[in-house]
Amino acid sequence: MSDRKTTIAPSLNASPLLAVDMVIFSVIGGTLKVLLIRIGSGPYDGKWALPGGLVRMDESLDQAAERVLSEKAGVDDIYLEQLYTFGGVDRDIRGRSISVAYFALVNSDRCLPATIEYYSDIAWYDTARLPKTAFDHTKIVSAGIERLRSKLGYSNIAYGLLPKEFTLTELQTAYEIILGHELDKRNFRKKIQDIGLVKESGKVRKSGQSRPARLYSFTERKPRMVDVL
Amino acid sequence: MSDRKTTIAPSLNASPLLAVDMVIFSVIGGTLKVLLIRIGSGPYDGKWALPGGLVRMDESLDQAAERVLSEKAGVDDIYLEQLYTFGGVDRDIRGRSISVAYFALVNSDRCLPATIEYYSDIAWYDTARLPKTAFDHTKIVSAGIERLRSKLGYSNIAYGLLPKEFTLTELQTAYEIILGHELDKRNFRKKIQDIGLVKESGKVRKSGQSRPARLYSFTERKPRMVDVL
DNA sequence: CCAAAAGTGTTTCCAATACACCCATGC
DNA sequence: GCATGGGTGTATTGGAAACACTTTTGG
Repeated sequence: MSDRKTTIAPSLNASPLLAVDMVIFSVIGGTLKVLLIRIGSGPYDGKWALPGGLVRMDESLDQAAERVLSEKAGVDDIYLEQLYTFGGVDRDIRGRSISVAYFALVNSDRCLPATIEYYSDIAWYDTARLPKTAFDHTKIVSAGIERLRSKLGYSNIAYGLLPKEFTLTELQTAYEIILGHELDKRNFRKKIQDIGLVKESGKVRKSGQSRPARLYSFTERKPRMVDVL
Repeated sequence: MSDRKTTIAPSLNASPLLAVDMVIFSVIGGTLKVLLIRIGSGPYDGKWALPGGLVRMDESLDQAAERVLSEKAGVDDIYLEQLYTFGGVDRDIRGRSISVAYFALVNSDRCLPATIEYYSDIAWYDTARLPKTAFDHTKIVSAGIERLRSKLGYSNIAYGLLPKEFTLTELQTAYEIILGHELDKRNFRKKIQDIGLVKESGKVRKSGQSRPARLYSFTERKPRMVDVL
């Protein structure tokens, strides 16, 4: 979907166009952000949309998602999972199309500043203040937020949002921002450590005029089901 | 997918074929069963597959799912939700195709005996002993079972599997069959009633030489999130 | 009175919650 | 010595789990 250039010319035994759209989240500056691109032509000119693209005949859906992620957002090797498939008849006024939405998480570290500067029309938007989007992309983002919130509670996917090393306060803050409410510091740290989600790196980080914080890393950087909250 | 007759003739700006496939579950005779149809021609002749069909240009995915459910399985107005979209390159040797899998539940009551007799090549299969299936349908069924198991625990979708009125033992048995392990009778009944999942109908059912069982019905027959287990 | 399935309460235990103070550092 | 954020332990509570006997009916 989004800013593809292809025109739609249905053949006789027509099949809807098939696209992947990426909902890429990151926690930046104290809010949950999603990456949007501005469409540069056509009936949706000027509207914002999720990075997306048509699925090619020789690539799987997952491969298409990875390619689009790389081409449009400039990131590789990040957390990625299929979210939901949107197939309403009127979602694109240019013609029938289906969008397989994917859900991705990016480290607050490398939050693609390079890419952001290269395209003038790509930006991180606070999920609480989205601009007018093309298609049904606002709905897709909502589905992504819902998935993110619920998966935080029973999986270790938070590793996708944090850099290799981080403080427990940073981890807790990420949880709070996404869930939208505060958590008890002592209970949070106890639980996180009890279930072995993270391990100490041995290092510390000094930050201004306060006690240095211990740095941790995730014990496992592969998707895993765990009772976190 | 499955037994569609269409031949595949890719046009220039080709898009993969788009189908919906239905994973229809029912609890029958003490096991969890899934509805399969035998393919009658082509390279998959004789193999079993999920009921499915191509998505038309003028219907949404959900509408396509309902239509296929009605046409191929002869059921309407049953529990239905999107499951996952399968888009591997080699899933159909006849050509590129994408399948949006849907998940449906049928009352053990009206488990479509009419339909079953009309087509000689449609049957309920025990999910523990599936035949060789065409495409990646075995994988799709597995995804369905996983979804069913997890949703039983935090939603009221069990209403989709039971008739209007049922005994608590029947409800518990359905849970046990799907989960694959036994549950404690007292705890189960306590929980089910505490959370208000069911209400008494006032009637009882006599069954042989034992005490009659009270009949219950679901308080709500719409999908709802509840902590059941 | 026997067989067969329905129905019912209490105790135990663990995990979630609530809660307040000391620690290390920079200025 | 004070301001800043880091770090820790305990008591309470509520829900999950374990567990065995009585009731109603038909034959």
